Amino acid sequence: MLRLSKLTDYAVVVLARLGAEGGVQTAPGLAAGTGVAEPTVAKVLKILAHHDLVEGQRGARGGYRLMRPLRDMPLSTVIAAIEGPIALTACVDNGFGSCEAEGVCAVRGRWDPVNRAIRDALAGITIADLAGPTVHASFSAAAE
Amino acid sequence: MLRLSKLTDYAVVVLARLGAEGGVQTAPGLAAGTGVAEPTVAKVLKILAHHDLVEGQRGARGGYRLMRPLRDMPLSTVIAAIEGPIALTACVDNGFGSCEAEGVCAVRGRWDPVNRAIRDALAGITIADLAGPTVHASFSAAAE
DNA sequence: TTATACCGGACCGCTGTGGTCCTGTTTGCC
DNA sequence: GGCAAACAGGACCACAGCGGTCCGGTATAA
Ligand code: FES
Ligand code: FES
Repeated sequence: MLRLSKLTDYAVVVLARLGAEGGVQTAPGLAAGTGVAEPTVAKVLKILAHHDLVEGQRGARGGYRLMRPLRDMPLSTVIAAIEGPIALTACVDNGFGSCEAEGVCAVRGRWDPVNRAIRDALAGITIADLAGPTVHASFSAAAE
Repeated sequence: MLRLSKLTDYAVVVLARLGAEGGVQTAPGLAAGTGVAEPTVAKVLKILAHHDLVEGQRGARGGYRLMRPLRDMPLSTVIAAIEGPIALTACVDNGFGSCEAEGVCAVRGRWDPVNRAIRDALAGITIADLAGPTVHASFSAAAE
């Protein structure tokens, strides 16, 4: 089905919400705002923080803050953050020795253009595009 | 990782081989030619036959035959055959009621352009492209 | 000092996938 | 007419990955 993980979907939702609200938002707050279970939201945020898409501020009155406006955040980045590198095949881009049939394999390495095509398609769409006109707040609008 | 199933990979390999050899090939023969385990090849072929990409001929001297030249077989078709419809999100294209958060969800239905982009990218590449110059035989070359 | 909220990880049930196998059924050939 | 080859259509199981939850630790503001 070529489906990407639910976590990624949640990530987009959370990011969209974060962008719409602006400023610093707490995980429980975002959970309430998006309707996603709170532990899950926390997990997503943690992952995103790891990849410098959001920044966590600890302590009371803490929360998460976007590190980039949503329009500068291509979808591919988010996917890569949560799902890992974008590569369609098991016999990955330049990884040799992964498949035992690579000697006789006719399509050895030929997946690269496909990967590239997908990656480009994903890089051309920002979270702002996904969030759509819902983003009426804060610095995203100010930047416009 | 946005990875597609190994079966799909095998399908492409088998199809490439089938196109390279031309005519009717048996599953064991293709297994030997590709280096993929024979039961797996059989499984793949059966699925492909179900979707009218190849045609199975039963009985002794039977085998499988391509129903279309590889250059008329976009990658999206093969993927769709093996993995099912191409849709990235859990909250699928027009499927409502699947997600409990769809009321508050900010990106409700916004994945469609992404899906479309992916689908287009995948439709623009044929198996012949993946098989590359290896396709030197039969009617694929004759069509050229 | 205390409450809040992030941080880092461990943990488990479930689904889907990869892979094998077995029982028909069809068809060509001896 | 009988036999072997090869497809058809399942059932079947082991495994990995994912979704989702929870807990102990730490930083920080009131
Ligand atoms: S299938 Fe593994 S190298 Fe081609
Ligand atoms: S996450 Fe399910 S409707 Fe948006």
